[in-house]
Amino acid sequence: LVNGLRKNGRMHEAKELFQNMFEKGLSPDSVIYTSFIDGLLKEGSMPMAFKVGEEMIDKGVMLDVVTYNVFINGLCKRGKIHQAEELLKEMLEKGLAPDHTTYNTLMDAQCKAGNVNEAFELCDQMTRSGLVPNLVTYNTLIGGLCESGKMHKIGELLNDMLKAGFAPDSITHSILIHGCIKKGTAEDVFRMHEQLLEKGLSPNLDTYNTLIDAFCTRGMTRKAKELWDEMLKKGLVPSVITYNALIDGYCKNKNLGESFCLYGEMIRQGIAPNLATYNILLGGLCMVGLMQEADELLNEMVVRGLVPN
RNA sequence: GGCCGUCUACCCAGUGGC
Repeated sequence: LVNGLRKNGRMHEAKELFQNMFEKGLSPDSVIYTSFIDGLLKEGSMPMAFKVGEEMIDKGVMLDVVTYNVFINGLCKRGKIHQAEELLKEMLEKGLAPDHTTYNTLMDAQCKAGNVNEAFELCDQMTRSGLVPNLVTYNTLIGGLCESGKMHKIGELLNDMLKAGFAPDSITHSILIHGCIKKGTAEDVFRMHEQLLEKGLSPNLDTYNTLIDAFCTRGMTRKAKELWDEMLKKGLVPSVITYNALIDGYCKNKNLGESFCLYGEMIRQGIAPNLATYNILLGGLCMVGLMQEADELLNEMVVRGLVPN
């Protein structure tokens, strides 16, 4: 329950439930503590998270690898890589073995900080400790190479990945397609897509969403529409994300007719428009000065139970 | 022997920097 609440943005209720446990004479175990601490860190309450961590120690509840991983991730996400590394040291000194998540988290932080080489160094360290890179490791490093503009090194890493028995998944695909959109042409995007298919990627809803969005972002709605037709032919069912991506493409091209046509269709198909859908459509209407219509749409979203942000 | 908590990308907008 605590985990379910905090994962759905109801941290406040999670806190109450967590407190209630004590009143009922129950002591949270390390799983509940860890989930709660993760929630605190993700809402930015770092001092509180550390206080709860100390409470765990006081009550004699074991801090395990996952607890450490949660703290390391919380620190990394706020740019405190150094402190995170201190925790890794602490784990090693305590004889608590770091796992894939520990290393992957630190690698990701180094990548995001622009230190891909440090990330690869950590990968070596992990391997020396007996942990072979997993799919998340490869995806993280691939993302690091993309962000630092080292696209030329990706082929080799993909091959290593294959040799290790991992086919690219839809996350690998998303990372690489986004890497291509930044500098590459539409051809590059397709070539990358083909390359991944050759390496064992199975096309699914997510890969279509990524591609459709990639082309829509570039205003290439005709190509995007071809992909849409292709996915339907394969029996895949478009999601809110598919609709939003295409609606956005048409809006950016000032083709509001097509946008609203899709909006109507998604509703008929039983796909509920979300906040993003309305932000896209409102932006489209405002861009061409249709303020009256924008106002009506704003009412419509409220009627549908959505809160404008 | 098993289960619950942690890591990688992603649809609109929003903040900051250049």
